[in-house]
Amino acid sequence: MKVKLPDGSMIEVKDGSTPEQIAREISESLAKRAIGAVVNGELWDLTRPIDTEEVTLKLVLDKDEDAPEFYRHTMAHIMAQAVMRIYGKERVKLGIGPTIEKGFYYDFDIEGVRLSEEDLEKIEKEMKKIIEEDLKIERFELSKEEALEMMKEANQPYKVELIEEITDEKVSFYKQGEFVDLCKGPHLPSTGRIKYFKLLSVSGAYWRGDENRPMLQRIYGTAFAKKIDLEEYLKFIEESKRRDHRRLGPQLGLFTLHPDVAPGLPFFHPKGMVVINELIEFWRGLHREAGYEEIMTPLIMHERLWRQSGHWDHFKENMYFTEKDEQVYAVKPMNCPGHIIIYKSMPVSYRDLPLRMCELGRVHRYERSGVLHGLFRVRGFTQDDAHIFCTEEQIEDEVRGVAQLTDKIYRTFGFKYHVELSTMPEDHMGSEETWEKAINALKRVLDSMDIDYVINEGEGAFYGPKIDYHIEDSLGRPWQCATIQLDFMMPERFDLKYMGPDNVEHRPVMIHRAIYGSLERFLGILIEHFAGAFPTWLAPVQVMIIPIADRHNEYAQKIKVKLEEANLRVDVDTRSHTTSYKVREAQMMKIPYMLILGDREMEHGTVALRLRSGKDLGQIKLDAFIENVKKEIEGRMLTSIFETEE
RNA sequence: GCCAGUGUAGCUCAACGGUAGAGCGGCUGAUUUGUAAUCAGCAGGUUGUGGGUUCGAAUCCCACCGCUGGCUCCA
Repeated sequence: MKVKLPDGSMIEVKDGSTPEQIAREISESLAKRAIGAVVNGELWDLTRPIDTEEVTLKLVLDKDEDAPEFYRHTMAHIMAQAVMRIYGKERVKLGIGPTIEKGFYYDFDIEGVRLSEEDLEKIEKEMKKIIEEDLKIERFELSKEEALEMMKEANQPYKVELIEEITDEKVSFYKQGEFVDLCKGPHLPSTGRIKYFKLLSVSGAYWRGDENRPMLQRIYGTAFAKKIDLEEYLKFIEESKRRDHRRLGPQLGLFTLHPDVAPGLPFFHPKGMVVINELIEFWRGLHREAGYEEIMTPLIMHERLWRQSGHWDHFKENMYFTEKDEQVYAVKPMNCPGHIIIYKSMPVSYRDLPLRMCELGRVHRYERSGVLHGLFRVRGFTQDDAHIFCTEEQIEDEVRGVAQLTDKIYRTFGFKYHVELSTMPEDHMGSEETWEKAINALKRVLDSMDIDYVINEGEGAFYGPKIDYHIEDSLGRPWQCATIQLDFMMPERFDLKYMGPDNVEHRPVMIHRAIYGSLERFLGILIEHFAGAFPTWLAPVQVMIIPIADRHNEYAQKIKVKLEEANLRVDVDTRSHTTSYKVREAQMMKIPYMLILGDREMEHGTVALRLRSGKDLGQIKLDAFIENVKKEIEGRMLTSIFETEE
């Protein structure tokens, strides 16, 4: 057989060779280092014979992109084997054990056993043993009937169910020592080829994600080829915990949660409101510039509006209701119907379009208690919502405008982002032609702006295609925030019209869009993104004045007044504590600037500047300080202006 | 909602069948301090709620409530 290698060269090997044998043809060391292969684009075990005449082959080494698929898959099997050894083959029924983005998991049904985190240690120990045993991993195939029989024999009902659903004639199995599992692979050649792993958590998970099926016990773990990568990942988990907004938020005096009186509804404290108001001010300025007009619509509106909008049929489960005068009112879960009411309350000419209405709309949606999570998943939140009513021809320009606005906003926070475009779903409204046109318009916008995007085929809303923005925070975690959705349905349902130049009524198109998404959630993301150390323009307290002794308090007050006149947010710490103590407190509150005032400063009429980073810049003139900080704030700079100066 | 874990002072945690404790924070006083914790004293709790077992329950059992992780990633 002929084998084409990644460098383009061809070699001839015996028919039915394995990747390992082929590798040996090239070099012995390569054969030793390889952990798997990609054969004609398919992940392939190192020891699995290739039965095609002509193949392209790429060997997979530790550091390759495809490597985790091999060693994490194997790790899942090692874990399953360990669990079976510990709890007994008869009691353990296996679910599935796939690899996931940063690791792997396996679902088990263990008769009479409830796993807890403490059991993980025990399982890890057994896994280490299995790795030491360096068991050979062998692949074999059975016919469906044979496979079914074997799994029935082994009393593995979940596997039986899986096999029944497989359409192929043959089913593959992997065997390592006494452990055999239905699996499509790929796997390492032996259990000794991967060492660095850690089991992370146990949790419940429904069989096949269906809440009507039995709940299995899932163990999550992770594995890496290199020790340092594992350590780094564990550090990442630690760092994520350290930045958790649910801890930082109350600590920094931003917000608190009170699930006993208002589950899923955060309380914002003065400092939190400062940040939110800065976000709003920034947002308002940009929207005014971009030709939006701000509106405000009621929080509760009559049932009949929601019936007309379709929410009654499609969203009722998530809505809150209230009744008075024998009339049912709904707390709004979305802002669009309110905006439509405003649109309909006036005659609209084509000259008025595009009409851009924005609202910081407070919406409420019932979420199941189990999914609530800090500020990320709440029951009441403020959307930076807007609806653009325009003609079909204007769609492209309007979407471009939103994309530019989004870019400007995300850039300010230092977020990288990627974009996804969702196209027509099976169940949709409107003609395919209209969809086609709309999707092409969206594509043209993204292309013209040089924005890369992935297409989610058939993932659009039933009323129109959409663009979703996923931002990436400082730890590389993705968050879906902005969304731009074209809507052909609502204008139809509400019979929206505008008068065209031809003196005939036409139907406008609606664009729903939000950029922060929700202010609450965005604040949560920012807290974690900055680890609570907001850039100065957002910082609740921008400057902390620290007089060294009581005799400096008066001078401190004078400085404070000057800073306030310059519109800075300032606090003075006049408590009877040591300077170190007060510095420490300011540091823990992540206040960008500390001005330390003692005899020397009073004498020279200066301030001693300490940065949040710990840098002590010594005495500087107050005016110079104010001027620079103001420049930093106006520019909404991400790092301190004093950090950049040498 | 479901599964598992968990709930002790404002916060972080100890006590694990025999009188509920520490550090931080708070308050009071002393100290007047030069860049991440000065010292002393005081206050603070129906151990999430309700029931049960027991001579005795924070501790064991049951129910409820809250919180945390997960319930999308398909052999």
